[in-house]
This record gives sequence, C-alpha cells and structure tokens, in this order.
Amino acid sequence: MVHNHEKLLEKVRHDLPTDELLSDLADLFKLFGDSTRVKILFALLESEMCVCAIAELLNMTQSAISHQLRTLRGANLVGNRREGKTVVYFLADEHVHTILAEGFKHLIEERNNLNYIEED
Amino acid sequence: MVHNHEKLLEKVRHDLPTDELLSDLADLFKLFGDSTRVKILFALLESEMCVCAIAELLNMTQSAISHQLRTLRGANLVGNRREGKTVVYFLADEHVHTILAEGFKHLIEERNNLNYIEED
DNA sequence: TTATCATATGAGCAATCACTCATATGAATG
DNA sequence: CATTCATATGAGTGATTGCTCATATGATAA
Repeated sequence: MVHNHEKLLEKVRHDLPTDELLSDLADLFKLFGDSTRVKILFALLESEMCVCAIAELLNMTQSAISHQLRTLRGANLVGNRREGKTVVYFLADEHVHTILAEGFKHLIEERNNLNYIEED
Repeated sequence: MVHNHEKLLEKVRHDLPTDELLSDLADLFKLFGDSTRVKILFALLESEMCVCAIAELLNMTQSAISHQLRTLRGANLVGNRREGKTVVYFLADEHVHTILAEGFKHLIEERNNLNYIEED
C-alpha cells in the first residue's frame, strides 16, 4: 500500500480538522442516524410534545421513547420541562432543522436522478 | 401512557413525512455517523485521492478503508475511477459539503455556548 | 507467462446499540 | 397518607457494524 503521496498528504493533513473535532462531528450525525430519533426530531419540529404523545405517534413503547429522548437531551438537541405529571419535550437547537433539511435535499435529488435515469 | 392528544397527533401525523422517507433519511445520516467515514469525506473534500493515500492519511489498514469506501459508494456519496493500478475516489455529491458544514456549525456554536457559560 | 502492486471482498469477532422488561421516581388526586 | 398517572432508568438481549485476517481480482511490468 505504498506509493508516493507525500506532497498531497502534506497539503490535506494541513487543512484537515483535528481528529477530536471529526469524531465529535461523527457522534453528532450518529444521533440523526436512527429512524426512531429522526422521527422524534421531525415530530418536535412540528410541535413540542409530551413523552406519551410521541410514543403514541410513533406507535412505540414509552420506555423506548424515553431512552431515546435521554440520548437526544444528552446532546442538547432537545430540552424538556415539567407540566404537572407530564414532561414536555421540545427542540433545543436551531440547527436540527437545517441539518435535517440538508439531508432531505440529498434524498429528494437522488430520487429525481433515479427517475431521470429510469425515464431514459 | 394514555392521556388525550388526538387533536395534536392528527395535525402532526398529517405533516410528518412517510416512515420510508424518514428511514432513508436516518440511513443517510448513519453514513456520516462514523468517524472513519467522516474523515474520508473530509479528506475527499480537499482532494480526490487513491485508496492507499487515504489509508496512509488516516493511519489505517487498506482493507478497512476499502470497506468504508464501498459503503460510501453504495450510497452514491463517492465515486471512483481506475488509473492504471490505482483507483481514485472522489466526492460524487454536492450535498456532502453542506451536510458536513451544517453539522460543523452546530458543534462550533455549542462550543461557543460552553465557553460563554464557563466565562460567567 | 509470471511476478508484483493496488485494491476488493468474504468470514469471523468484538464492541456498540436499540429495544424489552421490571422497577423506581415524582407529581397530582382522593 | 395511599393510589394513580406519567416518566425515567438499570439490566439484559438480539441485531448491527467496523475492524482484522486471509485471500481474490485486476492491471502493469519483466
């Protein structure tokens, strides 16, 4: 696996963010990389909701949702507040919307490309 | 886990994308959710590169890199072309840049917030 | 052809993770 | 107070996944 890249590698290494930053970035995207969490985030994009509403919406266990909300909260993507017996969750980060939107654009465009190919 | 959300759920359900689309979206972000793949994408953002150059850059096995490139190629995020004995990989999608950039913005802002709190 | 270099790939393994189940916590209500 | 409702959480499990190792493929050079 050795042929000469020194010049290229030197340049790329210089411009590359640190390992730590790139790992944090991967950890961030990992949160968006699960369909349950994506669904929760999309739901909260529409409206803040209590845990049991999300569970009912996604047709999943309260426990499962609660675990995922904990994960999302740990990354400061969602926040919550108590309202009597229920706990209301909401998006705590403006970037959630733009990140999801960018991913969405990619999907849509890819689908258009596929249609285009199929139509040929 | 049952108190009344019918009105809210009806509205949210109506605006929510299909399960299939949301799953595809999660699958897309899953690709960005691994530090090796993020590093590869960032590297290719700087310059197209052959497999062994990426392996050397990331200080990883040729096999490991090759496996990840296969994954990325399967999702049409990167493309490749043969040049004699080597195979050159490059970004095949303009959205890679914007998606990574949005994630980056989130991290930077979060770090600024932390600094702000620490400075109080 | 044979040898060599660059890459691809299949099997196997260890680590991660999303869920379930049982249970704990915490606030309202009687 | 005890009970009930909404949520949180710890342990355990099956499935996924990123890597290693060995080997296959594919192109060039001798």
